[in-house]
This record gives sequence, structure tokens and C-alpha cells, in this order.
Amino acid sequence: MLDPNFLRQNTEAVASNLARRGHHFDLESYAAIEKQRKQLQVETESLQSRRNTLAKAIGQGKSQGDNVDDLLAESAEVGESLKQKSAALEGLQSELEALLLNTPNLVADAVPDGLEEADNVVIREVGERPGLGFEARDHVELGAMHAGMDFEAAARMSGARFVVLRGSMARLHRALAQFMLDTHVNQHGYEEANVPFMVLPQAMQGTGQLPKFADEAFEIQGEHARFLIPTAEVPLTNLVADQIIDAGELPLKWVAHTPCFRSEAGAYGKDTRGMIRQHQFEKVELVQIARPDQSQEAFEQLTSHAEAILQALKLPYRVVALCAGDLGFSAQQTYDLEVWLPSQKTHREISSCSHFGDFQARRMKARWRNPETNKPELLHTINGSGLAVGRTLVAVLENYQQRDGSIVVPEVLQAYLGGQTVLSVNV
RNA sequence: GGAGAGAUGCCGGAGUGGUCGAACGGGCUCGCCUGGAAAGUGAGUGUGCGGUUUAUCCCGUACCGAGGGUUCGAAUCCCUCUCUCUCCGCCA
Repeated sequence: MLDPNFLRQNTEAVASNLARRGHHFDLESYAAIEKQRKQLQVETESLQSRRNTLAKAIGQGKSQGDNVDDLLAESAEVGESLKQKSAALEGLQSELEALLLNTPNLVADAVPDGLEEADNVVIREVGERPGLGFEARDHVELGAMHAGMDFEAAARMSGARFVVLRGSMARLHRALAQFMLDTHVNQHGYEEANVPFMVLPQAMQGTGQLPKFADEAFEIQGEHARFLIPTAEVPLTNLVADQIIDAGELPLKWVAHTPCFRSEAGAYGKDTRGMIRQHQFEKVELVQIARPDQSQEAFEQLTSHAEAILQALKLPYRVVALCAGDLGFSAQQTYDLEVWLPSQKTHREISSCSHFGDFQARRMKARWRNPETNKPELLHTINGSGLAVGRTLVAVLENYQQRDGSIVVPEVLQAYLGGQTVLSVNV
């Protein structure tokens, strides 16, 4: 959520910033609502003030045996008009809140201009593409050769966009997740967390998935509304919701391995083949909660932590700075990490690292106590995939495939597979 | 699933209709004391929103788990919900 105060005082600057990402902020209707709100709030509060004064006087008068009929009469009048004013005010305030909840974050200055994917800027390219010397098979084909990916069985029980992994594919998938967790915990100083996979609507609102993107998440039927998490960002970031964190504890660095559930509404016909876009996938997620003056550095650092996994796996990738129009709703700045897929002869997103500034923190009421002011101030939140496990599996299979379809096990994973160095087709 | 108890400020814990933003204790901050420290001692110590100012100050308002109600007036009374704890049952 944007700072309402800042918005009030810099409305046009906000509107032109949001225009960078292609969001139209309706200046006129905002100004109209805001003007009414101000007037109504002043009126309401002065009525409340009058009511409090009267109530006090009535109490005192009664205790002294005075006649308080006049005061009671006025109080009844005040109560009546207060009822109307406050109802009107409430309506306006929720209108304003709805507007704010549906307004995306401001775009950081460093973000490149542009409205489409084509305007994204490649910042660096790392690693060497494998010289296979033969036509690359895609992961679906490789999975089939290893009898390790059963899309049909998954479809029978769960419908489209699911997969059953078996044997070496399941084990390789698990090894990847374990390796990522261990690396972030042991090398990068993150605390491992195991979190709920279902959350209440307010948690989804805190990180920005609600109210605007309800149709992209799975909602649980039941007594209470709950959502399957679309990413561990939601439970991890919400760890600081409604909290005031001591300065000494910052930055908080969390990592969690969770399933992620996405309805992929609006993605019909896109990536229908294979494991690239599923309703359920696994991800190792990094989250940092930082003080504002250190958040930019934390963002760059977190990105490098995600990159470290790709580097350790010796997967070729590139870092892309998303242009303003391609930024997610809550993000002020985002780097995507895209891994090279030989079968598609292109880079595909395998991680997205974003800086949210205080946008999520304001929604969550996540604050820290600034020792300089001794006041609670909003935190900054940062997160990124480190990495998407399913897509990493795809990348490993495709980049490490041999002519006969066997897969060389990346060195760092061998310990997780009992020392195995190759996954052969005929086993 | 059944029975009961509870939810108050950074923490503990009072408060059962008015002068309660909330006693008291602890903690913390700033002083005093001291060669320094402990002990002692004095003062201070919530947040959101709005107005004003915009560096503060100040004023108003709201907040005692959440939402609704009764009342001139609610932390205090009533209703609903959520969460926590204890006992029983069930269960991975």
C-alpha cells in the first residue's frame, strides 16, 4: 500500500510514476473522495468531541443533583447526527482503502522504462551453454526415457498441469531442494523455516496477492476462508505482520521449501507441455526483512544468493532487470534470473527477486523500532526464489543430458544422491 | 467433538458503568548520587488517524483479542466470532 500521506501531498507525482508501469491513477475521483473524506472526518470528530463533553457534564450534573434535561436533549441530537456522519465517513474511508489496496507500488528510479517484456534489460549473462553436439531433448522426453515423469497419471487424479515424479526424477528433485536449503542456511546465513501452506485472507492481503489477484490463487472450501499459498513469500513475510522488531534483530533472513499453488488463470494455452507451468510446484524461497537504509543492499545480496545456486549447479543464466510495465503489483524493483534451456534455445525464468520497499510492510503493519527516533517505523521487505525447484530440475535435465539420454549429476548434488554421478536411462 | 478458564500497555498484573490511556510492580530512557559501578533516588516512557505545523510543539479523535448491541456515557453490561490454556474423548 502506498503512503496515504505521501499520496495526498504528491498526488500528481504518484500518478505519473504509476503511469510508468501502465497503471492509470484516477486523479479526479481520488481528489473528490479525499476532499469529502477530510470534511466528513473533521465534522465527525467534532461531534464526537461534543458528545464526550456532554456525557461528562451529564455525569457531573447528575451526581450533584442538577437538572440535566437540556444536556440530555442535546446529546440525543448529537448522537443522531453523529450516526449519520460516521456512517458516511465509514463508507468513504472504505472506498479510499479499496482504492489504495488496488493501487500498485511506486516504481523505483533504477527500473528501466518500458511496458512490455521486450523492454526488459539484460544486466549480465553468466556461465557457458553446454556444447551438446546433438539435438537437445526437452525435459518431457528425457523424463519419459527415465520413466520418471508421469503427466497422464497426474492428469487422471488431479487434472491438467500436474505431474507425478518417480524414481530418479523424484530423487533428483528432492536433492535439488535439499541442496538449495543447505546452501542458503550454511553459506548465506538464512534461518530455515517450515511454514503453513494455507493462510488466511489477511495474510494474502499483507503481501499483495489480495484483493486484486484472488482468481490466481486456490481458495479452500470450509468454515473459514483460507488460501493455498502461491509462494512461501506469503507465510514468511507475514512472520513480521503486526510486529515491532528490535533494530538489533535486523535483517531477518528466512528460507523455506514449500509447495506453491497457482490457478494460472489467464495462462490458457501457455506452456502446456511439461513441468514449466503447473498448478503445484515446489520452491525454495528467500525472504529478507531489512531496515530501510539497508534494504537496497539486501536486495542485491539476496539476488546474488539465488544466483549462487545456479552457479553451483553450473547452469548458464542471465539476470534481467524488469522494466516498469513488467513489474509485479507489489514490487518497486525486480530482477528475474533466467536459465538457459537447450531444447527451447532460450532463457526461462527460474527466479524472481523483488524489492517491495515499505509497500507490503504498510499492509501488514510490520515495523521496527528505529533507535535514532525511538519510534516504530515501517520495515522493508525483499524476496526471491532460490530457486523454483521444478524448473531447476528441468534445467538440470536439459543442460546435463548426454547423447544416450542419461543425465550427468551436477557435482554438488552427488552427495545428495548417494554419490551417484550419472542417472542412466536403463535403470 | 464435550466441559471449564482466560485474552488489558515492552512484561507481570489491577480495574465490573462516568473524572481510565488506564493503579501498582518490573523493564527501558534521561538526570541526581559515585573515583567508577551496584544500591538508592527524581522525572519520563503506547499506537493509529485527522487538524495545524510541516523541524517540533499543540489540539481533537480512536484504540484494553475482533465485530456488533445496550447507554447521555463502556476496558467495565449483553450478543456473535477468533485465539490461548486445563481436563475428557478421538487421532498422524
